[in-house]
Amino acid sequence: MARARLQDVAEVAGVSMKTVSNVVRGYVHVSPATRAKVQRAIDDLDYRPNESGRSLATGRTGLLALAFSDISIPYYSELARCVSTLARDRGYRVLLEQTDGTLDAERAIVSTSEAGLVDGVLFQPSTLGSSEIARHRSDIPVVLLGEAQAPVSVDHVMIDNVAAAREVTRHLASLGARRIAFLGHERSALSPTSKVRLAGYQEGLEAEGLPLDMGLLVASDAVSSASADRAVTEALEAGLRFDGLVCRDDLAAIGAIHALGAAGVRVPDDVVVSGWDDVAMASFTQPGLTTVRPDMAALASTALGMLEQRIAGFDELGRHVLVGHEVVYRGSAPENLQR
Amino acid sequence: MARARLQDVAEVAGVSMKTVSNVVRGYVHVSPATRAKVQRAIDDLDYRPNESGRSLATGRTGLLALAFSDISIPYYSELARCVSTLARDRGYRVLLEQTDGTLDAERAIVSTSEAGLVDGVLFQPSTLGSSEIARHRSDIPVVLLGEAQAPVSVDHVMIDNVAAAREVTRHLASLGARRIAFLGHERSALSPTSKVRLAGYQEGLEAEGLPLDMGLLVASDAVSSASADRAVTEALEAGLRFDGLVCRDDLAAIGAIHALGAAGVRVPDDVVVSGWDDVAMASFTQPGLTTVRPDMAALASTALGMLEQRIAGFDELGRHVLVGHEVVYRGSAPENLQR
DNA sequence: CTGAAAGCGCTTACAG
DNA sequence: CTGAAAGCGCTTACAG
Repeated sequence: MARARLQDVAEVAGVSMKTVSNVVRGYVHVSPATRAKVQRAIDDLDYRPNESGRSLATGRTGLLALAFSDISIPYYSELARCVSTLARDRGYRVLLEQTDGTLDAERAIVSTSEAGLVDGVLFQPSTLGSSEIARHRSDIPVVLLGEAQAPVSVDHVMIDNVAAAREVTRHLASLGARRIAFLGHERSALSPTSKVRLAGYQEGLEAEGLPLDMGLLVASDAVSSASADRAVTEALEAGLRFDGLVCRDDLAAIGAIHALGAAGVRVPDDVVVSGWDDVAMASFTQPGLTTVRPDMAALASTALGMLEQRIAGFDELGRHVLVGHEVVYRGSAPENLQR
Repeated sequence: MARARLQDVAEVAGVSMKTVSNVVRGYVHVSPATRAKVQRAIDDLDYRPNESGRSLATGRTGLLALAFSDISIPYYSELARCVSTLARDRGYRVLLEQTDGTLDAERAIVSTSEAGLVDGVLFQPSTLGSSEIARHRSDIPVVLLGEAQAPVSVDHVMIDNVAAAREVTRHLASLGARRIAFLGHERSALSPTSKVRLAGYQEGLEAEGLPLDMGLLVASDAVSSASADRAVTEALEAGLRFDGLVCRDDLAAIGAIHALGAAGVRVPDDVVVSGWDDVAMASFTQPGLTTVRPDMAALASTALGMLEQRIAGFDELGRHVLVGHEVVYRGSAPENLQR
């Protein structure tokens, strides 16, 4: 049996399509008798409105794209959970777009080759520069997430990365660390995320009167615990010594703790370690991870709110919003430490 | 400036809409001269085909729903990464649907109130029973993933959970464990996943001549390391003693290792532990996790292949496919252990 | 190889 | 409160 259309319902109920449409969309000014009659026809025919027809008529799809490098990275999967839940509350569904952090895929996000698929885009770029983002198709609303430099024309939500990095760096220093390394940035072509966190790390060192030693910067091949593990192991084997370690993200910190343990270096006794993101696993390392926790709920809801305004037609300059963060203290760099 | 339509391009290029459509869709039989003329107009007008119009005309959206309880659970985020990547290769994009494992949300997945949004659904139920799934709207193709009992009418891909659970249980026994506990099933209303894995656990005990002791079944409040941690801690405090622990999933195992460590119980010396899923973090626990690794690539590609066939019109009985798995040995229950 | 026209299934002014 | 009709932007037989 072919799928019933709005028109079929109208015929069976003996009313116009407009009336059926009103009932389907829950429009209030329909007489109870008519409504009942229509509802009956809907049930009899097992009618479901066709979204494509509706989208074409309204110009809306109720879909939002959520774009970032890799959903299997815990920060992104936790973000996706948060965004998806909040989006649903606002009547939207979420389309997943993975870029793998490649330039081509990131370009495709901001210069989509088709229209009418999503109403708006939430995008956390990994590599795409501000100027290219600025040239994005202006006809589809975009809100940027994360550390990338954002063009003035585009909305942007992030936490104060420099401040947070300064904070954790100074905290490690306050625990007595004097040779504080940084772990997890790219070997070449620094991501915006690494840039701002390194900047805060440097400021933290300065504030504590510690010298910046480029030899203490330990790069990693990928955003993964395995790469970080390898990087730390190699650094230790090459003779690098440090008593503090600021990690670009929790995955790096998890890899680092593993590598340090394998090398017989004790955390926090020999090295204090901080992470970034406070992913679920940060409570389950041995010891637990001191880490920067972004206010993800605020981040997601702020971004969604701005995106909704853009979809509704708001067309002013980009708004650049900072949401909060806090440092969560666990065993890897306790709030107070007796050495 | 209003968005250009196919018709605008046709007018500018001085050809019919049909010809423009042919060019846009890459149809081969268009003369080079015409193609160039049309392409020029497309570029000049910055034309992008509208997906809603296309969907309405073709009856396809190129969208697949991926539905499961919670994207922040590592197994699901790794699955989403895999499915999303493979789907893209096949020309599909992925819509994320989280059910939180609730009955209502799971019902909504199989009895969608709208049509024409997605071409097909990949669905891993947490609680929905086979009979309700069988009554699903037959007009939208569904392929089931995971352990839920599937109706004969519906395609289904899973690994052999009973065999895998038997295998790890026997492995723990082979290492000398005699009181092998099970961790991570629901306190009430067992999920299908827990059921099959418990069944295999029981078979493994039998095969090893070990008694089934209901007291060794440690339930957890949620699929999370934190709940598992709590459950194990409480069990230990209540005096439960065991020398082997089969965990329903890696999250439970991660929580268990944490709890055992906190209680001064050594893994693997005092207790050998196995997990399930081989999530990325399984290599980074201390010690590393011996765990069941499903062949996720095979799972995803098999499911997508079957879904594509259904979308193309295949309408026979459901196919029920087992994909492979292997046990990955790490420190928590090494391949060979000298006690 | 290309054109003119119908149709996909909705919504929404415009009338009444 | 309800109807008749146009229109959203495509694709696709059907002709030529």
